Amino acid sequence: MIIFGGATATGKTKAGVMLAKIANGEIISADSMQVYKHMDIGTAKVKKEDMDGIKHYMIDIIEPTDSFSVAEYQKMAMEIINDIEARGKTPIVVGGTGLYINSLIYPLRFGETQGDKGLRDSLKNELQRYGKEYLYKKLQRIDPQAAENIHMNNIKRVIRAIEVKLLSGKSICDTEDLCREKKYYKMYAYTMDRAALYERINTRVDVMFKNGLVDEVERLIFEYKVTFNAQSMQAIGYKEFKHYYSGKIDMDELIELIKKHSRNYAKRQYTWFKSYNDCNWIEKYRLDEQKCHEIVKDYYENKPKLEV
RNA sequence: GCCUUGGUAGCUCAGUUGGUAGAGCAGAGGACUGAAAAUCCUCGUGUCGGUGGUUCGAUUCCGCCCCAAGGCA
Repeated sequence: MIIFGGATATGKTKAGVMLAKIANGEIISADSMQVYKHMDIGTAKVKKEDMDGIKHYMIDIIEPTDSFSVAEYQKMAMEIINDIEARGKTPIVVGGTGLYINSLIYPLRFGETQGDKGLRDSLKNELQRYGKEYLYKKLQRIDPQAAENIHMNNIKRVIRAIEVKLLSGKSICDTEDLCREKKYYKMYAYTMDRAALYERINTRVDVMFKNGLVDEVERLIFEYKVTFNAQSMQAIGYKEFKHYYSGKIDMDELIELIKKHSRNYAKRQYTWFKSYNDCNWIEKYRLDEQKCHEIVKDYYENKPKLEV
């Protein structure tokens, strides 16, 4: 597959479509929030008319009241990718959720220990009652190797590590060795000047509000009965409304907060993509048809001939 | 014109009973294996408004000046 990543507001969507047209490809989104229906404006989802006839997958696949996980993503997306290849087309993965991309690059890594809501809740309970030191000590006791790799304050990861150990008997670290198989891919990502990116993000958020973000959020809450506890409502551009509705912040502060969170997020995405040694960085506005042809050519020239 | 309260890191503010200062946010870097747009880690020298004085030593005390907010005329 060809992977096109990068930070938000960097122009991945357009790039993906351009690439897909030249590569005779279809697009698989790698975005943890665009999977949700009815969340279009705030997640900057591709519009029908911008798809330009290119098929897009992994968008609008679940209700905003549902929860979702990387493992499910991996399973569904891998099937789609294999199908696209079987039909002689080029799978093009476009998105900014690094973990989701990882799940495609290291195909075996997910799939053993499911998340267990009851266990998580009871661990959270212990956290509330006895504090994070207690939870962390518990992890140290049952899985010292994991404890070494996870910071005590990183509660979500501490809980997951305990969960994996308790449910499977294995360390969350063990899975790493099982999963060395790599799928063939070429990765690209946009870079651009940080200050310029932040400017783009700011104006994009303004545009979202002009395009009716407020209405979209209200529809989610009143029509689709989504609460702020929902996983989908962790999304930037949505979760901040909680503070607006409770009166803690006004509209201007809401907008500024969303901009800030988006900027912070973009920075984290950069960190993630920088950690891929095989990521090819493309200067923003440097991707044209010529370059797309080069990418596709390079992809097929290096692709292993023997595919199972 | 007088009185009061402020002027400390890009922003909001702590603090120093006189020994040149520290949090949050921003910003930068990093981690990440079934919640990931989540979660977490690391990084703080700035004429402490200006200027004179007291002092071994002042951002801290005193005088004057400048700026801001409020009050009284």
